[in-house]
Amino acid sequence: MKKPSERQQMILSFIEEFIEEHDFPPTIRDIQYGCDISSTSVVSYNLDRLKESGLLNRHSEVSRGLSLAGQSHRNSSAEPVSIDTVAVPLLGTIAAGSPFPMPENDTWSDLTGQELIDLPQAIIGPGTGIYALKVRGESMIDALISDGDLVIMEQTSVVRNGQMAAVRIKSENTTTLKHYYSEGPRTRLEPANTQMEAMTFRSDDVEVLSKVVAVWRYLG
Amino acid sequence: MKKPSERQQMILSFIEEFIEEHDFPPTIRDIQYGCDISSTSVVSYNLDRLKESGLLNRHSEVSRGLSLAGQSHRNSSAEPVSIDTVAVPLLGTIAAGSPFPMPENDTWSDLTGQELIDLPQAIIGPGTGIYALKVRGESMIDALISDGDLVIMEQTSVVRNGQMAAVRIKSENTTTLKHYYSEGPRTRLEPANTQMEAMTFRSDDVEVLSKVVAVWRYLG
DNA sequence: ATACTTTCCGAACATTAGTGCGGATATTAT
DNA sequence: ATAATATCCGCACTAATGTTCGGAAAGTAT
Repeated sequence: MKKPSERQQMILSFIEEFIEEHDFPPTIRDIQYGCDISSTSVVSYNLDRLKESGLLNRHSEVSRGLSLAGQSHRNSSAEPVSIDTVAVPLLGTIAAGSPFPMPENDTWSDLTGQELIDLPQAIIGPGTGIYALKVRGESMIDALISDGDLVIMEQTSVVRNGQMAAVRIKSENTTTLKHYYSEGPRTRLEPANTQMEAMTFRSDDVEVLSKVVAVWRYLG
Repeated sequence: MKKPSERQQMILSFIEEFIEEHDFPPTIRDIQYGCDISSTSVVSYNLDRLKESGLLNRHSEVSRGLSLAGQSHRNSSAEPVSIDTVAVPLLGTIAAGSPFPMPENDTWSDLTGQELIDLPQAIIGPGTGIYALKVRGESMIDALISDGDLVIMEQTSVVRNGQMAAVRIKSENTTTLKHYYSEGPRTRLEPANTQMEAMTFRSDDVEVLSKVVAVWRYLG
């Protein structure tokens, strides 16, 4: 069995990620565009090679009739170690204009059933009231957070100067993620992106909802 | 949310078994014959009902564009006690103008002694040749990456369109992180920050060093 | 019963998506 | 170089597959 060519490896990983994202396999044309291949026949040709190599199952005349054969090539470079992890509930999404998702104060425990995300204790830190949000849209772009990012939040009403927090401007009824600077009667909110400008508000017009503990952006 | 009808339940379980057996979803006609339904339109109708109930994901005008909504995770019976993690070596820092750090090809093994970072296997994915870099300075600001961020890289020389990668412009001898789009003889490099403008280069002037797998920003 | 909603039927229709083929380019072996 | 093989390219063709629509049946509420 020959080693698959570079293009074939790219196709293979494209299929893998496509399935991961969509839960169904790609079409030949999906692969064509995704891997920047000039013709469907080239894709078909390489799929046949991959099938010969036993790396792929292909059913002819069946749309999306692909599945990965070498299913379990687990971790190859490192030994799996078990470490302490915390299960963080994914509470929802942030999007422009939408109310900011927060854990209900009545029952923090009924989060069971929500989707959970395992994160290593070490990188989360010791905080409590941790939850995660998925970002939708580019509304947080000035906080260097883009569509699809996962934001790890910690519920709190006080933050130190300079920390990034979800703050609500009462008078405008808007919520965004900004760096927070309390300056006596005024509060300055500064985007993470230094190319954007800061704004100041009356301190009693600003309400801190949660602080940002971490941002995770998975691109694959 | 109403309870699905008998026929809808049958369709749902058929889809489940079909995927179990084939690793890809059925067509409307597969369902039609499998559930002994007289018309494709009836299947389509009930699929819409199931989608409304939130039990099924359906993508219109996509063949086999079905997936079960209920199960978010593959493994159904595993206990979430300990998770697999990989130790990722922290190879160095990225800064403006500095040569891009890469693992030495001679000895991948002498990374011992380097600082290691434990990351969950699940969020890293199955890739090999993974390493991490710490960002210094704001040189990557247009890729939505700021000072102190941890960038998880995977060594590769080929990336697909749309992926973020570390690319080197040979003629300028510079290296940056950009979204990569191959367009035949030209290659377009697009910042993650949509407020910045894309640039195009001759394809043979662009060398792909690594692709960005993930970005981790810890703020605490 | 009457009206209203849900579900079903069939059959044509429109896209989507896999295949085939002649010939051009690479790549490798002799 | 020459030949042999592996890949790639467009493009047309066709099978696979989702959609639409008028109308019939079945089920529910008034």
